[in-house]
Amino acid sequence: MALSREQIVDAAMTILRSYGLASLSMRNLAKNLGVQPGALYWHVKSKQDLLVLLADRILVTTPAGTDQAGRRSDWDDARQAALDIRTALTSVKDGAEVVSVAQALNPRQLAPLQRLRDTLPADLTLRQAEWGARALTHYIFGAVAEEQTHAELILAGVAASEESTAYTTEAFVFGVDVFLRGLGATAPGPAP
Amino acid sequence: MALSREQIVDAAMTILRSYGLASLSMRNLAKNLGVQPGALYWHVKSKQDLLVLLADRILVTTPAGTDQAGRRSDWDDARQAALDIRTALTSVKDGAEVVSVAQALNPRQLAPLQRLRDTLPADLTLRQAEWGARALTHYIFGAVAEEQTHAELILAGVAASEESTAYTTEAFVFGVDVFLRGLGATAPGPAP
DNA sequence: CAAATTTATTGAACACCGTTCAAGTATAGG
DNA sequence: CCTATACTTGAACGGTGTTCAATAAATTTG
Repeated sequence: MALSREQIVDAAMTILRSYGLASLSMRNLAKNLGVQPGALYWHVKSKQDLLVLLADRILVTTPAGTDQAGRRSDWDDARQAALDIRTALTSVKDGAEVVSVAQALNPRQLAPLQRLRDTLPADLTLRQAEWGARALTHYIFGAVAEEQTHAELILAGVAASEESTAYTTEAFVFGVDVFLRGLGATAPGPAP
Repeated sequence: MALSREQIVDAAMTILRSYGLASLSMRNLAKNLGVQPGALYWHVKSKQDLLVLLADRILVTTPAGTDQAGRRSDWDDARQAALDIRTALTSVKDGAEVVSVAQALNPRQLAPLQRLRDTLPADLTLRQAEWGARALTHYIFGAVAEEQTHAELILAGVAASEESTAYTTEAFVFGVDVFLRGLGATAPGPAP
């Protein structure tokens, strides 16, 4: 059967899950598909292109807007969105880095990030909600990327494990809560 | 005269400032020093090693602990520390990315980040200060990296410029303020 | 001063990487 | 069957970080 974009993304996802971003070369990917590297470029414009597709896949596992029947649950919804994004990122090795790179190179709006922004505005300016969502996004990506890199360094025996994963989750939600609390105490206009 | 580590870092810094991280290859660096690539490896363990040295250099331009004579100025000090770090990062092309990578691969405490943490504890738990500083660091790196990548994409004619740099500064301090405000409203123990 | 030793550099190679492209091979439509 | 489109190969281009024997320069020692 002929190769397809879906197949390529599937195989790339498998490599990512098993061996991480460092092992995801076009050559290795081609080998896994029993195909010459050049063949990939008929289905995919570039590796960056592929990374964007992977980023979508990774974030798609996030539960979409779960706000049912007008029930707009204030800040908890944003909190949950942040946790969902983290879960999605953590489900794939180097997930945070892949999404970060894709986001940086192709700065279009990824769906779950939009949701994050949409959960925010209670009494916030549009600009505040925008900036707030962006800031929170930066925190999430940075925190999860550090988690994952750290975990891989431990696996490689380079670093020692100090804190359990339970603590890293606690640290993560601490950061989210700090941020949301700060956003909640935002008066229109610069604070003192 | 014989080559030295300092010389290498200097030349690397020059390349970084002028052309960015993508142009900073060991081969190009060697060419700039009128030397064969292998020669670099007598003075520097690896490229990662070099990046760590560069990260130090970049952050060193930050004004060190300016707290004079016991005057411990609450949150403004942390705010200023964040702005100083941003200034340092912005002074070099891809500065945020270089520091991020160095920090991820060699997760020792970079001086200005320690300062950031030290400015925080007013009535915070040690763990809260630690986590808070880390979270704020993630935000700073993410935000500045996006600024810089975006700026380069515009320079390359790939993206259009929408907001002025004044706005990006405003957005940055907005994020910092949100975060510090949230940290200020932190009661000892998990929030509701 | 000369010999031995340490320090520093070269030149070449190794094993990769993303990407392109002419030339082929399938696969379908008329 | 034949042509036109869809796909794949094989090979190359121009890079990358890194290693290492051999060699040159500088420094210490006899």
